[in-house]
Amino acid sequence: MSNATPVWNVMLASCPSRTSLAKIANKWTAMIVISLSDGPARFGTIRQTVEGISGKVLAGTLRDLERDGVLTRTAYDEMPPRVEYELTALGRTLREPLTALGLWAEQHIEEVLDARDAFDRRPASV
Amino acid sequence: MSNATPVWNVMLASCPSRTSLAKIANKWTAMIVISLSDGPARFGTIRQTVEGISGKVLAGTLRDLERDGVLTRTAYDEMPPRVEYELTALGRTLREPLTALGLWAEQHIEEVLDARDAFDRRPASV
DNA sequence: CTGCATCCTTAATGATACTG
DNA sequence: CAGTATCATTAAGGATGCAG
Repeated sequence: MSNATPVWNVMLASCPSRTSLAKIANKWTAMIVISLSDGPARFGTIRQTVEGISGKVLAGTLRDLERDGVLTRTAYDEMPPRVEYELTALGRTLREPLTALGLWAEQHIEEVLDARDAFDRRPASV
Repeated sequence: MSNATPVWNVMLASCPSRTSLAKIANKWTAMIVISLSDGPARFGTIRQTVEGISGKVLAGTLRDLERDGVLTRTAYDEMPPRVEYELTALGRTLREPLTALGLWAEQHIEEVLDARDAFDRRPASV
């Protein structure tokens, strides 16, 4: 037969799964998914939670994630506008690994800072 | 006393843990850590495994990861040179979440492609 | 409030050449 | 082989203004 499942492999430069990995292995995506872990949230709320993200980047990232089926966008026809974002079933499968990365960064930052310090302190070449 | 543990929070723009998250939530870091999951590997081997990565980017990313204590670099004084990279205990704690991201990309790429297709197919605004 | 469009700045990546 | 240095290119990000 010729309808075998393609072998997706992120290590292959041209494999679509690599592009997909590039999108989820990203700081903004991680923080946005984490911020939606507790339930749906509005654009402005996410923007406040993910401190420092610009409106342009947030809008673009949310759009990409919506396009990839990671979250849904619900716009209510009100004035002023209200838009809510919510993780899909697919997006919820990203919570665990991405939350783990966020926790890793927080829980191991002191080790990292120490390692960085030791690295910068060592002689250039003896 | 004033030696309380600081409250690290990746959501804060100026928190060092955010910079740390930015480094690990990155496609190159993910692929490199995955490629080192089975044990130490040489520069050239990693470069072959992570197809498409340039020597410059690989060298730079490896250096950053070494500096942060995620992996060790061992240069053997031979000719031609031989250098081996290996995950540290700290780096091994990254295997699980980063491998999970790689697997997610491969296992859900069809769902993602379908979602993308549906998104692009929908009417612009009615 | 949301979010797109535009312009501008900076960071990331690529290609190539070269050295221990 | 494993880098580093340089140059050229591209992508990401930030600031602002405006529209629905």
